[in-house]
Amino acid sequence: MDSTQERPQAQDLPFNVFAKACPSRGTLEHVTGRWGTLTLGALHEGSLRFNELRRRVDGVSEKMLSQTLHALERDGLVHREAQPTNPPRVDYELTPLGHEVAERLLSLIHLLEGRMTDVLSARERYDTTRGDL
Amino acid sequence: MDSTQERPQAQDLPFNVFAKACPSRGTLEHVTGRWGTLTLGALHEGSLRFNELRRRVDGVSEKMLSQTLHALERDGLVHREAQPTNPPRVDYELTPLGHEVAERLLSLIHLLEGRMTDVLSARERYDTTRGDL
DNA sequence: CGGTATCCCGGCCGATACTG
DNA sequence: CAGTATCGGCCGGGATACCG
Repeated sequence: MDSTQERPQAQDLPFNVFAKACPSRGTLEHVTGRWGTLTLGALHEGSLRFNELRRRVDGVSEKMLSQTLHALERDGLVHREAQPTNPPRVDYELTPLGHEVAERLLSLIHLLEGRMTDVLSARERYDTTRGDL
Repeated sequence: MDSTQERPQAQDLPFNVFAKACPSRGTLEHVTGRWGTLTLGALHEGSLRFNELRRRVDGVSEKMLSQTLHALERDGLVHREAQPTNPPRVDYELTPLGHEVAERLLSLIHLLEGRMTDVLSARERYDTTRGDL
């Protein structure tokens, strides 16, 4: 409210993602990371097994999927449920917080998918007007 | 379910971010990239000059900010307005599409900032239960 | 099936110096 | 002020092999 406030856009929350040292920035990067976004988006429909997820997120390697899932599980966005059967079966599903995050991510994804023609034509304009410098 | 259906969650849009080759994935990565998210978030309040932006997005280097701005401008999310004065003055502002994107990003950011205590305690639980392996 | 371990390369990214 | 140029380190991330 008063002029001592440094960040007009922030509420009085203790966490500020624009500050380099804030832990929220790390979590934001897990969530918006290359594979984090797609993994959370894929899990929004329901729980999936490791290899189902791998097929769904086209192009992800075992290593990166595993790594991404660990980070998201650690942050409390994904729940891992392993059944000690043989062959093993492990299901991944979103936690309630994970769902809230995924909703916002999907909102962004759908917006972009729906506006890609605009993006593509913007690129073309940019490339042609800059190409002849 | 049946083999003709590849993506249950997608509408019949031509762009599918889950497919490796889809150009929408590239744009998603510009937007959700390490600096893309913060840059768009910072510009949501209003137009900013290069160095204002740099101060606002704590930790970004000149190089990365410049690079990020170019990518976002090319995708039609940011508009660059240069005045040929001396000293030079350049203002960056969001396009209408950029605003729509930034809104969704800020929704995500605010959610995370507000729930970081949950995230932090989830991490602690994860680390302690896994630490004694 | 559901992962982990290891190797290793490209490019992300920061630091520094320079230009208009 | 608003960038570009260049160098170099570090690490994201793919390939492969292996384990329970």
